[in-house]
Parts: sequence; C-alpha cells; structure tokens
Amino acid sequence: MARKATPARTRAVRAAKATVPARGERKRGGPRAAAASENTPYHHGALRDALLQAAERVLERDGLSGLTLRAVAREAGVSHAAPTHHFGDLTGLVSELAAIGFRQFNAAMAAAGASATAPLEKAMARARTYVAYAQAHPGMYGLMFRTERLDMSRPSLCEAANASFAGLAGAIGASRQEQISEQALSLGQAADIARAWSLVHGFTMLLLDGRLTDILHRLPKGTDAGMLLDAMLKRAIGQVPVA
Amino acid sequence: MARKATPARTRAVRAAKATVPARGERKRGGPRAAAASENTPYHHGALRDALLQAAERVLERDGLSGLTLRAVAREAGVSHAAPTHHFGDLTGLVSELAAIGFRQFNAAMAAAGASATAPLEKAMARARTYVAYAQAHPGMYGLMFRTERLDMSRPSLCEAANASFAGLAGAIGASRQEQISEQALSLGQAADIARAWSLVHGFTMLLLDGRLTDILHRLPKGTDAGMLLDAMLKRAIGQVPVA
DNA sequence: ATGTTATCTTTACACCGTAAAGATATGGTT
DNA sequence: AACCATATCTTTACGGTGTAAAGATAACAT
Repeated sequence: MARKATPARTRAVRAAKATVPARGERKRGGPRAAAASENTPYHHGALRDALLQAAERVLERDGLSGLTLRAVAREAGVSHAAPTHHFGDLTGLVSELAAIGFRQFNAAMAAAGASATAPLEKAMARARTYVAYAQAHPGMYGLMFRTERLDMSRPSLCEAANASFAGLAGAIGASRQEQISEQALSLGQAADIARAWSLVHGFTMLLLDGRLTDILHRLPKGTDAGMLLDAMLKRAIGQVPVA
Repeated sequence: MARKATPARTRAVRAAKATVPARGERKRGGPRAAAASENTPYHHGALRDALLQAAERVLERDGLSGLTLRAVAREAGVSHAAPTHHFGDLTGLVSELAAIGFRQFNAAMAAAGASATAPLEKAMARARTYVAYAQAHPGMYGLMFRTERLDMSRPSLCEAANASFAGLAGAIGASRQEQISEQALSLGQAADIARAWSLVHGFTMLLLDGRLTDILHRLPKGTDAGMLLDAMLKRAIGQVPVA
C-alpha cells in the first residue's frame, strides 16, 4: 500500500530536466559509460536483470499475490508496461524468476552434497539443505512448485528444473550404488525417487503452509522444525533410500 | 470465455415481465412455494448453497485462477455483488468452499478406513483414497492446501480441517497401537504423523503439478500413478507407520 | 548523416475485488 | 389491514490488474 500512485512521475521528472536521478547508479559497465552520467537515461541499460531482482524483492516482501507486473515496474522505477517488453507477459516474468530460483536451489544442493561423506550423513545433509532453502526463500519455493503460472516450455526454466531433478536422481542412484539412466527407469528406482522427493517436498509444503505448526506446538518445548525433520527421516533413512 | 458480458440481463428480463426463468426451478422446499411460480424471483431462496455449488463448478472447470467472485456470480445467474453479501469477500467464499472440500475428503477417508481390516491393507487403502480424492477433485485439493487465501479462523473451515488431521493422527495412533493425545505429542508420534502426511501429500502435490509425468513416462509402458504410489509405499510401509 | 531497430512510455480497454447506495421481498408488530 | 425493520439482491462507482497498440527516445549500423 506504500507508494500509492506515481503515474508519469519519472517522465515528468525527466522532462523537467531534474538532476536527481530516479534510477541512477546502475552497473552499465559495458559501452556508453560517460554519456549522461547522473540524470536518469531513457534506456536503462540492464533493465531485464533489474526487473528480475525487483521481482524477487517484491515476492519475498509482499508474497505471491503481490507479485504483479505493475508492482515490479514500480519497484524498478520504470513504467508499468516496461516488463512486458522483456518477458512478454506475467507468466514469462514468473517463469524466468522461477528459473533463477531453481539455479539458486541447485547451487545450494550441490554444496550440501559435497559436504558430507558418509552416505547416510549425505542424505540427511541434502534433506536439511532442501528444507532450509525453502525456509530462507519461501516466496521463491512457492513460485517454483505451487503455481500453475509457469511456462515449462521456456528453455531457461526447463533446463534449471531438469537439472534439479537430475541432482535428485543422481543422489538416489548413488545411494542405490547404480547408475540411473536418462531414458528408462525401473519401478524400484522410480519408487525410490518418488519416495525421497515426496517426503521432503511434502514436509516442506506442509511447513510453509503452516500445516505443521499445530504438531510443533504440541511437542516438548524447544522442538523446532529441523528436529522434527530429523526425527521423521531417521526412521525412513537406512530402511530405504531418501537421497 | 463463454458467456461474455450479460450486465443487467436478469434485471432487464425481470423488468420486461418476461416469462422465461433465468434461474427458476430451485428447491425452495420451505416457505412460499406458490408465490411467483415460474418467473425468476428477486430473492433466490437458497443462493448461498447455489453459489458454493457454482464455485465448485467454476473451480474444477477454469482452475483456481478462474475462481473469481464475478465468475461465480455469473455461473449462478446473479449480479456480481451478490456473493459478497453471503461471504464477505473472496477469501470468505474460498474458505467456505475449502471447508466443503475437507468434509468431502473426510467422508472419503472414513469410508476407506472402514473397508480394509489388516493394518497394512488399511494403510494402503487410506493412501490410495487420499491420492484418488485429489485426482478426482484437483481444484478442491489445491484450494485446501496450496492457497494462502484461506481464513483458518472461520469455524467451518477450522473444524473440517481439524477433523481431517484428527483422522490422520488417529490412524497413526492405531498403527502404533497407542492412543494419541489431543494435547501433547512425543517426538516419535509426531515424526510418524509428519512422515505419513509428508509422503502422501508430497506425492499428491508433485502429481497434480505434473512433476511426476517425466518419471511416469520413463517407466515400463502401462505404469500409472497408482502403481508408482503402491511401489513407493510398499517399502516405506511395514518399516514405519504410514497411516 | 540517415534510416533501422531496440527500448521504454503513454494511452486504452476489459476484468477483477470491494464499497456504497438503491430496489425488492420477507416477516413481525401494531 | 397497514406499516416498518430487516434480509436479500442489484446498480453504480472506484482503484488495481494484465495486456495490446501506438508514440517517443536512444543506440546502432550503414
């Protein structure tokens, strides 16, 4: 509700030759460094990235329902129709943002997989990292999984999401001590993958949706979600692969 | 996109003393049966229930993003502001609809729990029923779990959702052969509940989101989601309680 | 220097949620 | 029987949203 209505603000400022930059000091490291140094230029220079960063801020601040094309444009200080030129429509922007989320997520998971050595410890570390990412970036995680407004045909999103799945499948394959093919899966392999993914994804969704707060509230004082996750996995792990 | 724009249609029809009923033949079993028999009355008589039924139709037909107050009003054949009077706002209507979903779901789960006798069979039957409900009513299930537009302080929704959780907890308690208290939980109990719920909820969400289609596609021809669910649970069940 | 193209703004429109006021039927009171 | 309070439904209105189309401006190639 802050920043009520500023239509034609940047334009008016520019027309009046004002010196205060509405959106100055961008990186713009490439060409044209000393063209119009301080006063806000008509061309942003790196608006696409700036819009994505603004979108992530809006998402984590105002939630998924607050993530609108116009809100992102306001956050970036450009006209409300500027995002359309770079992303086509809202689905496009959301999908590109989700792709960024998957890349962040994949990086975190790769780091977690490299940390521990024992297979059981490695599986636990991966699960903890999975949930921790979702807790640190709830808006992003929701965007990546709970929205139907994703265009999976977009190469960047498809690629990042597939990489995420490949990481999971690879971890399951390692715990089964076998190579998992890109094409065919045995029912046992698929069951192991689905079990591990369902467990951790389901726990994450229930946690983010607040469906576990009652349970956590009834537990001995001081028990948090991480401890519940550990307890949940400890009896599932070892019996069957969990990642 | 059908039914483009019919503003003031019902009103105009009524004003012109037309005989064709725009929303005739309601139940209206209570009072005033022979007042104005055929021509659409100003007072609907059971608009609240009719709006909820219309909302469910819109939800399953057009998805969650198509579930708007105005679309529901159109579906029910009343003015766009009529739902507001009965539900306050969109959150109110969505919450009441979710409560209906939970009651449907609880009825299905209760029937599944009564069918099988052996504890292992009962657990599998419950899991299959859980997923089957979500597949039969994907819009409803999404509404019940994946939206932040629910007002859990509404008594009807809170009660129905709590009943659903109580059913789960009771089943876990039975499989552990112990009574589960309403107030306190041991970590082991909570872990069993969280594990069962996460497994089946996670599987359901991934399935509805299309995240498992790749896996299913790589499986031997003819393998469907139900078989994958069975295989996933078969190695989790018995080792640990799954419900 | 000039024309092409990419980038960004302005304008416009339909749909949405919501509030407020008007219209109409119901029921109770006198 | 007349009357009024109330509940129900419609109309009107306003700001916000996505999106399309046209205009303005800067960068670039020639």
